[in-house]
Amino acid sequence: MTEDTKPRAFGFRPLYLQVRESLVRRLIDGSWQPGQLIPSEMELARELGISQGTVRKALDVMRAENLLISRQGRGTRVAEPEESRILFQFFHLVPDNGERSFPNSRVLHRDRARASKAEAEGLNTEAGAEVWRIERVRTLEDAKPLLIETITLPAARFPEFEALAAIPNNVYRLYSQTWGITIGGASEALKAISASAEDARVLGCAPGTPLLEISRTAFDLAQAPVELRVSRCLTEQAHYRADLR
Amino acid sequence: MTEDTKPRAFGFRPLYLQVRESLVRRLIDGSWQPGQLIPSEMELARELGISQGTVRKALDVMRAENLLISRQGRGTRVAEPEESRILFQFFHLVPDNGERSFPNSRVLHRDRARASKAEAEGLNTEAGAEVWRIERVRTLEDAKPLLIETITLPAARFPEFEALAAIPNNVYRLYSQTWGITIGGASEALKAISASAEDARVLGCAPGTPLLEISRTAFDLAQAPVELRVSRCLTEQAHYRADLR
DNA sequence: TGACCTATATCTTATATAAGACATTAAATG
DNA sequence: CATTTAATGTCTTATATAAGATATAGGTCA
Repeated sequence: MTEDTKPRAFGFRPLYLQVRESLVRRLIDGSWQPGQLIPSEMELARELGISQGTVRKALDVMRAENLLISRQGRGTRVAEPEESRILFQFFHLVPDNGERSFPNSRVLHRDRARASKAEAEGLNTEAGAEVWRIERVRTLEDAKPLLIETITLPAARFPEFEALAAIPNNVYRLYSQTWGITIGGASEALKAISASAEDARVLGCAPGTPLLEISRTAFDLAQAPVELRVSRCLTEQAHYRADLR
Repeated sequence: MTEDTKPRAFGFRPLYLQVRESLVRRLIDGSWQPGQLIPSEMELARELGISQGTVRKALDVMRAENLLISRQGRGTRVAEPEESRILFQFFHLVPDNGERSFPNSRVLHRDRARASKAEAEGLNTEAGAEVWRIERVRTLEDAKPLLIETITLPAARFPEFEALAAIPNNVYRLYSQTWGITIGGASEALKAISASAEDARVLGCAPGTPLLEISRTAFDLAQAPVELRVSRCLTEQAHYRADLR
């Protein structure tokens, strides 16, 4: 047996991880759309020329990454940026007493501008690149303002952004439906700061009130930064919840 | 075929999760100690009367939970509360520029007291139960104070605590080695507050400086609360890092 | 002889494939 | 509309191979 039947090269990763990568590409290039039912494990196995068990292992990883959702007897489908899941995954502010609920939003500004140095660095673009900036106030159930946040988007990746009539509450679903951009993860940096005069006016608190500043960089499925977001939050009746396991 | 050969009762969970639970119990009751090499997958499969693949699936889950560590050819051992892992898992404050490093500690007080109402609630004990309170200051590489924190422990679970000569930097390893208590997870609530006069004195900042307050409840492997910890952190040169995937 | 090296055997986990059992859904049937 | 049946998917078991880690036997050389 002189020939290599198995593709066992040198530093290669296991087959199931290669399969995962190949399947993630289908999500990135949009050939598999959110909500869509993907082929059964047997079909994928036949198509890729591997066993069903290996396909399963790749799907297991993708399920753990919240990219797929399987239900027994029903099939496996591409995860959608669904309200409650997004809420659970990305919105970590919860009222001190009571359940987590859906925040509402009111847009204050929407401007086209040139990226600051920090923004360009965070978005991995050139300094001075065009960006959109959205500033909005968010509230929980009660109408009392909870936070004020600034979202920065690279204009290059969001063409015809100006045509939007309104900016919905759940922008990640908007990114997905309008531009085919799926947010796959994010990195947040939290600091305590003092409310500026402007913050205080919008949030209805005293200037100098301690605020929780959340600086988020959100990434697409290819791990490229897509959105910057700085939120300044009142934490007198709410807190940022992190579970460490 | 009228008899049920398989134990397939009604709302039962999959076999591999039952196996996981049974193995976690060995960690809880101490029959498997941290650092110890556990039986091979084949041995466990024989002992439990199931296949090696199912044992593997249970171990997969436990590895993902940071309870076990496997290395090919070497075996599987119970995870130890090792410095860098604890740091990565539980200590989320990192310098704004630079690598995460090991914080140092200086103990200010160590007192026996009676639990406040909030403490009793958080620790799931009766109000007025005996607790230990440790207050300490932590610094990063530079000697500049980073945070001041208060740790509250239920005296009932930490007998002869008073005999301790010193309190080490890594208390979770202390809990494990001295009382056999393994911290398996924690829940943190973050708020922005103002530095009190006392905080300011210890941290070397102005009174009223915004601080990041981290209120942590740490749980043992049986999901019972074991430790309360409130940290008040300067975030001028550091931030709390959270990665959402 | 004693120290050291090396090839080999053996144990363990990691990866891959295959097949039967069980669960759920949806279509077909009366 | 209720029941049955078929299709699809997941769960569990079984088996085989690959590769890392370690112990051991045997040989070489100072």
